[in-house]
Amino acid sequence: MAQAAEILGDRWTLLILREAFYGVLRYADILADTGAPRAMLTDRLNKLVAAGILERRPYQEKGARLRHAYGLTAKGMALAHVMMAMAEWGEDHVTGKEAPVALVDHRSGHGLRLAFVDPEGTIVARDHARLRRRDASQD
Amino acid sequence: MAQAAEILGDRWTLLILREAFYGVLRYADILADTGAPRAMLTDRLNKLVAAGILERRPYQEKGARLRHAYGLTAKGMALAHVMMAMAEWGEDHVTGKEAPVALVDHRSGHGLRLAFVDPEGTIVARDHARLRRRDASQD
DNA sequence: CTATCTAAGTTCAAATGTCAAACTCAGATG
DNA sequence: CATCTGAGTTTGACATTTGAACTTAGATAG
Repeated sequence: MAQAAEILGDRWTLLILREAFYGVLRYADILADTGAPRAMLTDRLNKLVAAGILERRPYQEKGARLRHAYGLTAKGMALAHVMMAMAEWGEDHVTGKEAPVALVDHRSGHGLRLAFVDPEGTIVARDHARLRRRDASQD
Repeated sequence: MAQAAEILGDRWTLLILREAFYGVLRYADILADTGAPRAMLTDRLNKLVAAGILERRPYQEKGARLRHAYGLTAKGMALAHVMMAMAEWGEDHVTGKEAPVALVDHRSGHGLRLAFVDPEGTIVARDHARLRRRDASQD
């Protein structure tokens, strides 16, 4: 967790990642949506690229020069659970209202939520979960 | 997510919450484990209390004066998914090694992981998940 | 009663990080 | 050649963070 905290423990970084998950990939768009100062955005994008979470993807529009978009790598995609967990917590415990987008199963169209599951695929209520030491003789 | 980012988007805050989930509740212990400067720790603990995530619990040990411990409120407990998601991501994509503690079902003892589930309780693979606008006419 | 110990803060000056606004740069277009 | 535009850089004022030293209030020792 400490490593994750090191990387994710920053307001702008989290907002940039939210944009990335929303599919907003261009500097100017992220700038407008997050309201981050330009220098911050540049710095955080570079750090996210260095961390292997985003990657620079060249693209070119008709009559414009070559540009870069910032897309999620596999490592970045793997943050979906973190983003979803934060979004659910924000909805349930801070704003009380729904976010403008929801996560759905692309085949059934059903809304999705996060849950703890055991190795057999059974869902376990959050309050049945306990921390246990891995080397664990006793608690 | 923006509200969650506002509160959680801070390195020390995340480390303090990790401690809280590990059951480390005292100023001096959190100080030692996180390595935070004292002023930071005081400030962040106050902010977490103000945000309703932690609460001050008075306690007294034999032959010592009354003290406070910082315990998770229900709102704080609800961050379990966020913490678990970050821990899993850190393990799987940053350190590559297991954290010293794991989450288990307190009755079966089985290790737990996070997963997306649909309203029927079926587990859905992460790459089947898609974002959809809530008002959604089309994508 | 005075001295000492400890947990939990406060205070401080120096180092670092953040901000908004102005500036740069390079290719497209007129 | 002049202008536009997206993506940065630079700048200098301002705020936050840091580690070390200081404070405070009860407990206990002499």
